[in-house]
Order: sequence, then C-alpha cells, then structure tokens
Amino acid sequence: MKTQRLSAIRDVVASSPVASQDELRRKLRRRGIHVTQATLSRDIHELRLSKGPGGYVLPNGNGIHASAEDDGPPSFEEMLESFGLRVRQAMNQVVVSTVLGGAQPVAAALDRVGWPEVVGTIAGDDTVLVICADQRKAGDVEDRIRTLLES
Amino acid sequence: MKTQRLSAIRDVVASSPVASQDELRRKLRRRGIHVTQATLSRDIHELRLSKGPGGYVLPNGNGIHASAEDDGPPSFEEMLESFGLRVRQAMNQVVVSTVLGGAQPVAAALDRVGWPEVVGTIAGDDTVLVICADQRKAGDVEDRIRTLLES
DNA sequence: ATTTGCGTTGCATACTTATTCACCATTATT
DNA sequence: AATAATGGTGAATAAGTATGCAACGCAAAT
Repeated sequence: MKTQRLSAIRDVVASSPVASQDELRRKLRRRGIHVTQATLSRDIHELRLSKGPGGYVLPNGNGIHASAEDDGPPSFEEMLESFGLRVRQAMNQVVVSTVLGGAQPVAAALDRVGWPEVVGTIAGDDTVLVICADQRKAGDVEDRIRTLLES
Repeated sequence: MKTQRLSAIRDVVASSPVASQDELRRKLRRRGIHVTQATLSRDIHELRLSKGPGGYVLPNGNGIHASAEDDGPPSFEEMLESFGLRVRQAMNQVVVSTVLGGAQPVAAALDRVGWPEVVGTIAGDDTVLVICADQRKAGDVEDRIRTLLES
C-alpha cells in the first residue's frame, strides 16, 4: 500500500506542478489514495523530494537506489521502482515514461528479462518504446508493467 | 545593501548546511547582517533556492545564477519553427523530421504541451517518433503539426 | 519644496510542513 | 500462545515559511 502510494506521488509530482502537501493530498484522493498531510510529509522526506519556487521536484538525476551491495545487474523491477513513472499502451506498443535519464537503464533491464511478448525496445531520455507482436500482447505487457509500477 | 545580503546568503548556503530561515538569520547576524525571517523568505524566493532533506540548496548545483530571469522553456511552436522540417504519419505514429540535433528539443517541447493524443515521444538526432493511441489520433496530430510547420 | 512612484523592510498573521504521541497491525522472539 | 519489537498511520500541535499591510527612504517629476 505504501509503496504504491510513493509511486503515485512521484507520478503526480513528475507530471504536474504540486505547490503544497495539501494539494498533493487532493490529487492523490482523485486516484483513490486517501491519506493525511502528515503521512505525505513523511513520504516526501523518504522520497527525498525538494521544494523550490515551482513546487515539489524529484531529486536530481534521481538515484533512489543507493544500495551499497551490487548483486549483478539490477532487475527490471528495481529499475522501474527507481525510474518508472507511468505506462500507456498504443496499438501494439507500450510507452513507459521515466524520470529524465531513466529510459536507457529501464530499457536495458527490460531487454534482459526477455519477455517473449516483447519484440524490441527503443529508449530516449525519459521514454521507452516497447514494441510487441500485436495489440493483445501489448496489453499483457502493459498490465504487467503497471502492476510492477504500483507494487 | 540588499545585493550584498543576497550574496552573503549564497555564500552561507553554499558553505554550510542551513536547515531553516531562522538558522540562516542567525548565521547572517554573525556577519553583521541583521534582518528578519520575513525578508529572508523573500530573498530565498528571489534566489530561487530550494529546500530539500539536507536544507537549502542552490539552484544550479553550484549556483552562480543569482537572480537572472528565465523566459521559461520555449514553446513547441517556436521549436518547430526553428528545427522542424517535415511530418509524416505511419499507423498510430507520427514522424517529425528536424534539422540535425533538433529532435531532442522538439520532442521535449512536444512533451511539455501535453496533447492528450500523444502517448509518448522518442527522439534521435534528427527524427522524433510520436506515439499516439490509434491511427485516427495520429492523423489529428499530424495535421496539427503540419499546420504549425506551414504557418 | 512637495508630490509621486517604486523598492525594501518589519510586524503580525495566515498558511504550510514536521513531529510527537497514541494506536493498531504485523512480524519476530521466547 | 503470549510478548515484544517494528512499522505505518491519524490527530493534534509545534516549527517553519509566506504574505498583506503599513512605514520608510530615495529619486524623479511637478
């Protein structure tokens, strides 16, 4: 529940200006997430967001995973956790939006997991385009990624 | 007087962590600058400092930026005007060709305008791939971009 | 000299954010 | 099973920040 909320917070903050924790609370409520300002204060601290003239802002470059241990290449799930913002489907494609600079590592991780539905990926700076064989498979992939995003 | 104070603020913030405006006030007082928290609030806004988990932070990472005005990001229209060459549609995608090196800024500007038909964009050096939800919407987007291009 | 306009500031206060405390649920530990 | 430790939460409130307002100083215009 909490991780899902944290993910939603990053999403909201990345996609629209958020001037206060109370505004964030209202925006989350529209997504069915209902918490108090106190909790958001704690979440924001945990996500290491900072507040400037334009509202809340994601940490620079956004290295959320500062883990000391390195168990080989990071998993797709970890990558999504760190960089993923949202996912949308279009026809036989799936578009994953990420934090700026996050697209390449996310795409690389997705390539590594080797889902059979995925024909290939292309990554820009903050967008990964995932090509699937057909629309149905793209839907499956979108669902799976969304589940990971919200976990 | 004021500019001197702003300079001192940048200096203090750059050289030691500052957790609150009142702490900043005390540190400035040691330098012979005596102002109230209210004024510091205004100064901080003007300097565009932001406050994160570690206290106040300069805008540019190093912040020799002072209080220069920024016109905000250029519009999509301006970007197209500057870099756009031609636009073509393919299925649910729209391909915008640009001058070499123009794809990234054009894509960034297109992302910022936030057209709902656009699921995502990916940019190379001179080509922007715009993903739309379906073929029809791609047609709409192509028309709109073409209109801008030809205006 | 007086007026006018603008910029800066402090005070008081409204607004926003962080923290303390109590409570509850879940997960070890004995 | 009972107890303790851990972690998440809301309510209340403390701590911190922004702002309306009035006052002041200065410089240009009258």
